[in-house]
Amino acid sequence: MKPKNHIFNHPTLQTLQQKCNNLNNLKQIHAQIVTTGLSLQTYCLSHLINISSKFNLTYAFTIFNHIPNPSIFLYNTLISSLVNQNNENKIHLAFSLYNKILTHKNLQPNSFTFPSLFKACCSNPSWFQYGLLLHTHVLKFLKPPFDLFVQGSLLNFYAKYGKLCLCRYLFDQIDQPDLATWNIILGAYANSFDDNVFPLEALCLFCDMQVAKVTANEVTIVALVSACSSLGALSHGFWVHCFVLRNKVMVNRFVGTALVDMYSKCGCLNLACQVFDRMFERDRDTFCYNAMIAGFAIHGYGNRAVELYRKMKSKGLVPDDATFVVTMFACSHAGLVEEGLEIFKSMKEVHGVEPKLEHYGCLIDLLGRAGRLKEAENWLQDMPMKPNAVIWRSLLGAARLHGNLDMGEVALRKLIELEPETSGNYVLLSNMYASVARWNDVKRVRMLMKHHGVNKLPGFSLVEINGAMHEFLTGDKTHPFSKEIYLKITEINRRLQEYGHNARTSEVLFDVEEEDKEGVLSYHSERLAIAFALIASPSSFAIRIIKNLRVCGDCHAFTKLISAVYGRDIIVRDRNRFHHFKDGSCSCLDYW
DNA sequence: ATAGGGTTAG
Repeated sequence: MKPKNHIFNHPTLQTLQQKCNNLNNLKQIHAQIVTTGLSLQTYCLSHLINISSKFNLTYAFTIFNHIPNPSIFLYNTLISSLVNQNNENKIHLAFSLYNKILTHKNLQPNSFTFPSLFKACCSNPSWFQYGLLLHTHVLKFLKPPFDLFVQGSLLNFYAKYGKLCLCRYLFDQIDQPDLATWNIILGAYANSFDDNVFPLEALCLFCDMQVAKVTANEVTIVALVSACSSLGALSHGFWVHCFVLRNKVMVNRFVGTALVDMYSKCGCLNLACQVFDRMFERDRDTFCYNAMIAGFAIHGYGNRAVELYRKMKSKGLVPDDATFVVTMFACSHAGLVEEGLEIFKSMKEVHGVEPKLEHYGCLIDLLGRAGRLKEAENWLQDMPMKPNAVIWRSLLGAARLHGNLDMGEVALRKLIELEPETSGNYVLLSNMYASVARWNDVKRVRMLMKHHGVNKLPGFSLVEINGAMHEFLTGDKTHPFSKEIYLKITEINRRLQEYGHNARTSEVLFDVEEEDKEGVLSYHSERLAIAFALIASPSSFAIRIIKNLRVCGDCHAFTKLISAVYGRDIIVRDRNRFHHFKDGSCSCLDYW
């Protein structure tokens, strides 16, 4: 039998390789490899490139460049270590290596090549186009079924750029998603803040995950907790916290920070503090302190926020952009003007951090709220970048608060320039005129609104939906806190208006084709349509959903369940067919 | 034999 020329079979190399962490060691190993003739072997060099790329990339490249025909393994090794350096130039290099693979006549990218490249595409929007291109290459070079790493990195790529429907479509095609894949899709839904329905879907998906018997880990929990946080769903968040305790999930820095954030945003400062205090000291990093300081800030405890900010610095933690934002936010809402000013000045003088737009925003808000309007205006004029709408709005707010009409008018003019369609801007000024009984001016502002074609949308409040709602959305009948679930009614109103909700006949026309802007359909559109309809017209007899295209996935089970739980008839028109759901069963009628 | 995807704050 032929002896294997395995690097681990070579005693000297083995020992050297294990403790190799500097250039000298590396050179020794390299020399050994050359003298023993092992340098003709891809396997051995791959190891060497892998080791050296971790602390000396130049050396790794030198080795690589001396290899006459590097194998795809070597390319993959180098590409992944370049991507993991997290640096624009390195990513450029990674893509040029990828180009070399493509132009090489004997090489083809494989399933190990794509995951790191998709990861690279997430780091900067300018790489988005490359990601799309890579997707076409996946289809060109790989044979389905694609492996979970490729699919996962693809999902993550689309999720990062907000292509949620597409993401779901791809997810639904994955045969047996593993833990990381579930975590990607959960995280994608949990972090879609522009639509409250998506975090809710994350909770639904978690149930599907449990049905699939995939065991949750810390990453899963973080996604769930942040979903609850953006929903304002305290009881669900608490349930997740209980899940953590019951299932012995680690409260690591990520989980801890997510819990602190969730409890803060859901109005439970007490619990936020408890979680924070019980975390391991080593886990309390800058992120974690930021979340806790933000918690104090939201609840109006300016002094406690500043105190914690000082404590954080005394622990040797380095404040970042967000630290300054949340601490100054706390100061401005608690009237701690001097403290806030001091922190702003210390950014540059003590921490060597150049204030960004949002920091100027905090500063102007701080001074404005305290009535120091002239100073606020001066800062606004002197700031090194162009003030955005947020800053002008905070000046407008301050002007209104302190009755400075002239400044309010200036700010409004700027605001209308920047965002002519936001009704709130007009309303602020109109209210300001109204407060000093300048009714002609009030009229003028209203006319201006009309002129710009702006309508005031109705205000919103939180709606409580009962436990059954939760139950059929999540399939979780054992949920101890299924009494309440919150959704913003604005969103529902907006959609209902868009889709022609008719209060008298209690029908909801929900055009699925319109809903999926990606051109890919997923069944959650229909689930959501039904949920909207129920929330919006709790006493209606029937719900009618109209779909123009076939929907992927099985909605029927879900719809049957709703018809049973709510005792309602649901009629779904699917192109040329009617589905009639009643008492948990479905009958289908062709309608021509 | 060697290379690959997922987690936190405003």
